[in-house]
Amino acid sequence: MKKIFLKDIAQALNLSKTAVSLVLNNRGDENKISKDTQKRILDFAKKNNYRPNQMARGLSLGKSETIGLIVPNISDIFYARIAHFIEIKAKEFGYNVVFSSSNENAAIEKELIYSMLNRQVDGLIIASTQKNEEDILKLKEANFPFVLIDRYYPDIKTNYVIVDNFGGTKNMTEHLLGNRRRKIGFISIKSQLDALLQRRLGYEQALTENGFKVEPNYINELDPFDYQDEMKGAIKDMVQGSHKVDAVVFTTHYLAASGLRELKLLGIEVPSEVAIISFDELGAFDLVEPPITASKQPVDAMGNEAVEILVNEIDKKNLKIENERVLQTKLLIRKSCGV
Amino acid sequence: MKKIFLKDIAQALNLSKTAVSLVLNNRGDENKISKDTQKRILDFAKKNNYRPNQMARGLSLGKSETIGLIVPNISDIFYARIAHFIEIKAKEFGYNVVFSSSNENAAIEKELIYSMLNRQVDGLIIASTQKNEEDILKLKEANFPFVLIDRYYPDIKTNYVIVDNFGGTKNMTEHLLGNRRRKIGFISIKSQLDALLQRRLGYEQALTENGFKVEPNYINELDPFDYQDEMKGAIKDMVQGSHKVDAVVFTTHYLAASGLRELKLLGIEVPSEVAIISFDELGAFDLVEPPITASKQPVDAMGNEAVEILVNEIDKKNLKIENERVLQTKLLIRKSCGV
DNA sequence: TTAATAAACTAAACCGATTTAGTAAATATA
DNA sequence: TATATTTACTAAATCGGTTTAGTTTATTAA
Repeated sequence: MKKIFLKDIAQALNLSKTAVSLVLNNRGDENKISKDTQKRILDFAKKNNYRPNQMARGLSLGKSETIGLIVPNISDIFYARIAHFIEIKAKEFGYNVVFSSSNENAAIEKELIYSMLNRQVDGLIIASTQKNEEDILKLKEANFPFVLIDRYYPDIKTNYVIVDNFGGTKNMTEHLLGNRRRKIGFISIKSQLDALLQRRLGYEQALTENGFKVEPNYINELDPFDYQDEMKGAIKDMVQGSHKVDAVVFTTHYLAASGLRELKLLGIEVPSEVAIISFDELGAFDLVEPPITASKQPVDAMGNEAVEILVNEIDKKNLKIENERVLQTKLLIRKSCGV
Repeated sequence: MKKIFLKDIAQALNLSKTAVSLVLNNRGDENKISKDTQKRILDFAKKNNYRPNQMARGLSLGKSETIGLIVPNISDIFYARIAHFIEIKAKEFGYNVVFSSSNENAAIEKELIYSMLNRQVDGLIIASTQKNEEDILKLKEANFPFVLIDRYYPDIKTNYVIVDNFGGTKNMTEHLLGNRRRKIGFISIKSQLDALLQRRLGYEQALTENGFKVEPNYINELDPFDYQDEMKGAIKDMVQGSHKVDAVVFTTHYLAASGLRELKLLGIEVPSEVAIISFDELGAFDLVEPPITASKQPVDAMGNEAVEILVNEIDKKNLKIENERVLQTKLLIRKSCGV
């Protein structure tokens, strides 16, 4: 079975490429191709398993029916799950997905954006490093359809789907306060990400709103590429040092996992000695000992809504309605904060 | 900054598209374009941020510098991690990656294969449903470059990178035997996947080789889409029922997680009442209580080697050397099998 | 001095689709 | 009966690159 082209169909049926193309694109009726001819074309195409060359089609149409997805790291279960939902939703609308990881590197992200544009993706979904204002602005100015997810640029008006980082962390902190914890530590990642800033602000707001002081010694922001090593010191210092916190808020799932690992190594009991709580969760947080209370992010909704907004944008590039969605996290109460 | 095309460069510099194209593809020297002209072209292209339309390029060249990746489910951390390593390695060779999930459905897999071919991917990496012999054979007959990962077709000679499922599980079972477990259960997924068959055979071989009988009642294969529900009965039956196994081999990470969840619900102590061991592991298996002993798959090597084989295949379609790699798993001994 | 060769290019075809601007024949209208 | 309209198509341009087969001018060899 050899590959068959539009031209082959046209020749075999003694028709023009035009007629064949129109019919195969479901535009036979509006172009007055007779029912009989339409049937002949459709039958022949099906029998010979015709499939258009998408490169040729894309070149001609200036579109590719492909969505580009840029995430920091596809092997992070959080982004992998988002990718999954994006893929499903995209398929519903007839789009394929090309993905790439930026590794939190702005230069790579820049490169990926342009590489994807060259590949004629019809739109982009970006979980940005948030160090790339320049190119995001260019996309916006060029009126190119895109949606930011997970991270957004507070100073640029764009489509985005993020979660309520502030509210989620405030909620988590209040949960700890409600469980009579009074010296609450905060372990995060050193970063300019607004998401992480908001998580800190949420933590601080919960404290002050409830009449407690924010104690800078209770806050520790670790190096994003060296957090595993730094965690040991952070935990020791906070829990065993002079501070003696009785709870720790972790701002990501991998920090919580890493933190718990250290706590176990040091033989510190959770939650009796110290309670822990995590923003976002891994698949097995319910199996861990103790099961970790976590604020779960709605990855399904994030993926779905991002695609919906994007496809909408692609379809009617004229109507510029910025869609700014802030989704709520959900606190899953388990045992790591006491009963 | 408006988009600039090859034609624009040619016109601006009073040259032909040919000259510009050759120079930009690093073939100026071999085509005797003067150094001076080359410099002018390169400078102009850089200054104006020229980037070729990959659709046009792909159409012309018949290739896309893109690798297609088909996995059962990108949100499974196992495949997500493989995808990550594939992406990195592919980039090293200048390839992008398009991925899609088949959801273990042969019809979807078929559709994805052809959809990717239409998009002119230069090669495919497939973690197949293994229910699609027909299309894999067609790819092979068409001499199209592809590599199977994780799952392969025992009856078709192809490139593949898989792990030693038999040996890995045999090893796991022997570990349990070494820890004085004598009634070893086996919980797997009902499936035609050779990988799962091999895991069962490895388990059985370990038993018989060591003088124990294979007890069919100790083996339970659950429905792949309903394993969570069925797990409850399986565990109850095996551990609390008349069989009273003292250990369970789980053939996937999600089965192990699910099984442990049930054990905890039933208040069954691990490893004192029953030991558990898992083929493949989740990120947090070391944090779970008890930490789960698991046979770790070399996802990095699997991704890397798949890309290397594939790129090699793409580069010299003539030399047909089938690469059949069987990688070894590594047993990470933790506490779920006793000390 | 002239033919052969090399250097430095270019025109036009091509990849495989879509689309614009027609056309010939059949039918309807005046 | 002559003109207008409709039906059912088609030829050729186009998308933006790559590539084949030359061409012109300068240089070298005989």
